Amino acid sequence: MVSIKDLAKHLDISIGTVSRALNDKPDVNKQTREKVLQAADNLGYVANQSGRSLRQGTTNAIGFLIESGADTEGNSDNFFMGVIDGLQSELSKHKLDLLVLPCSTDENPENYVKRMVARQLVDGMIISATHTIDKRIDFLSKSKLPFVALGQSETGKNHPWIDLDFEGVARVSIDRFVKNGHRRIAIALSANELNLGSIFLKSYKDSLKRHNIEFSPELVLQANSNDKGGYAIADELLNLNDRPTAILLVHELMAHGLYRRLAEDGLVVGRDLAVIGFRNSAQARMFSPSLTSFKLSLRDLGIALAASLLSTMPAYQKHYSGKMLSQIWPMEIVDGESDAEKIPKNLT
Amino acid sequence: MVSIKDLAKHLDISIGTVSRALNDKPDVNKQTREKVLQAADNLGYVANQSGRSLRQGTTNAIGFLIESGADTEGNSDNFFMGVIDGLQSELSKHKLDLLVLPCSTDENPENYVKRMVARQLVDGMIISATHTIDKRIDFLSKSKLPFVALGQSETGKNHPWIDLDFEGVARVSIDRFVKNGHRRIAIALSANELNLGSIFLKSYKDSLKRHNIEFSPELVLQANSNDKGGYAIADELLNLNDRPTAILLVHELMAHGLYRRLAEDGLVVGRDLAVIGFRNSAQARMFSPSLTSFKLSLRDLGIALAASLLSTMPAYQKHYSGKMLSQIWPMEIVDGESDAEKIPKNLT
DNA sequence: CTGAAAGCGCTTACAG
DNA sequence: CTGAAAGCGCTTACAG
Repeated sequence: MVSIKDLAKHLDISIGTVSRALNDKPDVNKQTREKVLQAADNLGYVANQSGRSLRQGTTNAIGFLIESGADTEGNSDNFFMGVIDGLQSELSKHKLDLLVLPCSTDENPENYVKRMVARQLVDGMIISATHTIDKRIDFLSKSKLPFVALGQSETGKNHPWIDLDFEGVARVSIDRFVKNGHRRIAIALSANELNLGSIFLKSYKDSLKRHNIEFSPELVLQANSNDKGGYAIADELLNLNDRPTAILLVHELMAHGLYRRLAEDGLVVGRDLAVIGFRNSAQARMFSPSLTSFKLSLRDLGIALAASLLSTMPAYQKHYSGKMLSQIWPMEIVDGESDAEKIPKNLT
Repeated sequence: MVSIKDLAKHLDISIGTVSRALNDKPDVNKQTREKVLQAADNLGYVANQSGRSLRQGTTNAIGFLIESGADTEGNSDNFFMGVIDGLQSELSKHKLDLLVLPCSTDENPENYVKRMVARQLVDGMIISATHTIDKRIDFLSKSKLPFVALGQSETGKNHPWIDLDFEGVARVSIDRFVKNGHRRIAIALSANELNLGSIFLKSYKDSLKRHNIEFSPELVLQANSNDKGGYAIADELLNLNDRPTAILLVHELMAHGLYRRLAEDGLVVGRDLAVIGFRNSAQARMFSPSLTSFKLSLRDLGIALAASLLSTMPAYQKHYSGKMLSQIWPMEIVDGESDAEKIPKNLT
């Protein structure tokens, strides 16, 4: 690996001049700069990041913290690829690289964040899967490392965040159900402590109240955000004495198990039970009858996250207005057949 | 951020001793070590990675190169989460962190690799999505950075790699089709230069020959590995004069569009056209009629990739036999309904 | 416009 | 068992 010393020796100038030429500093002779750039290219020189980081205290990299692990398979993962694409497109404008940091399910997320911060391999972080009480946020706030959260949290309200519009999705869905004649509406939540669950539930309750529908705790079902969870939920739902005629899912993948369980009893989604899923993901688009759900641009979301983060970092904030630090990300309903019929037959 | 200097000053000993204590070096007084560990914990000290890297020439991190971008959404992405989980579980045994390095679709993959290598932020790399001719492999071989490829390539045969058993999948599928009475069998390939395509096609051809079936170029269909691609392929297939009765897909997501296009003509998968997909992914499991496909443990694949990489790295190879540098990863067929009927009706 | 030098935070021979 | 010092590869005031 060729170092700045090698390059300087090869050109017979000092490493200081080489460095200045390479980093576009003023006060470098044009011809000298040309020669340096040329030689760097020839010898394949690229500055060692460790040396640079140590000196500057900056890494030119941004970390994106995600949760990996078996649970996630087929779940939130394809969500991230789109977001990553958007993040990169914004970060690359500033020559920042994106490092995706997967926190294994074996590891405590707070410890993982601590380790990643201590390693000092990124200048800023994007965290995801925020919990209602999220120790990572406390830690990051204390550590002074710039960060933005994908997802809201009750913890530390002074940081930038962007969250999908769970409130709006629940509101629009319930309104739609009610408009189609439903009065007994269930909600399926994730069996975890992610903050989005409480927002979703609150909006559900508020919407019911608006329509003068009494809230029934038995209509709040909880399971994993996947096929199995959906199956379990359908099972539970079918065993209720007074069955709901509609259900709102916090995650579209639940629809799979739900469709399947209903089919086992010869029940048809849309006719016998109205269903609205969450995100109109690639997988959601595969359902038949098609699932009513909500779409968003993952790429734009990634761009917004990057912009939000950069606008808090002194070195970059000049490029950003800094006005939109936190925001609710809108989602647009996509009509499907899963809640098509206005007055569904009762489940029999 | 507390440095080793701070810690040493706080304990009133030299930084050398602190470093030795922290790094489990011999010849440190037991009590001294205790005190250092205690103080490090109290002050939240973790060694700065840049300082350590600069001195040691090692980063204690492994990079996993994947391709991000819009194309990938809902495609190969959920494949990676499982692999990442396995990688981490093996790497964490050696206190190595995993950095996922997403190469944006905007960027030339070779340039990206060069940049990541030059940055010197990882001690080894896992690359994926290998092309038949893959310049990244040449570059990595030259750069002396240890790496392992997920996928075979014609380029540089002396590196370790692990590849899914595309050959076996195609062979088993064709044998199965033939056993069920099919003679006119199509194959759907990806419209890219990934090496897996040529392996898949070769195995398809070889299998046909084994059964004395003549190869028809018109039965080799190409499209993107997604819903749309599958739709296009079905469309093309329906327009053939002498339609095939069976089709083998290189990617299971193609099945979605294929199912959809067939349904438009009132045709039923399994009855009117036998279909075998590729991986029995979470998404593949959602098809109805269920898709015959092949399963594998992504986690175990990740573990094997990590082991393969580490066994080439001097610092870690003592833990590995080094016998299984390269391997074909077996996949097991999962019976579905998509190729159930022995003699399908002809497409009408 | 350029060079010499300091110093970022570590680890590791080398003395003692 | 411990300390003092060198040096990894950079960038950046400071002189000239």
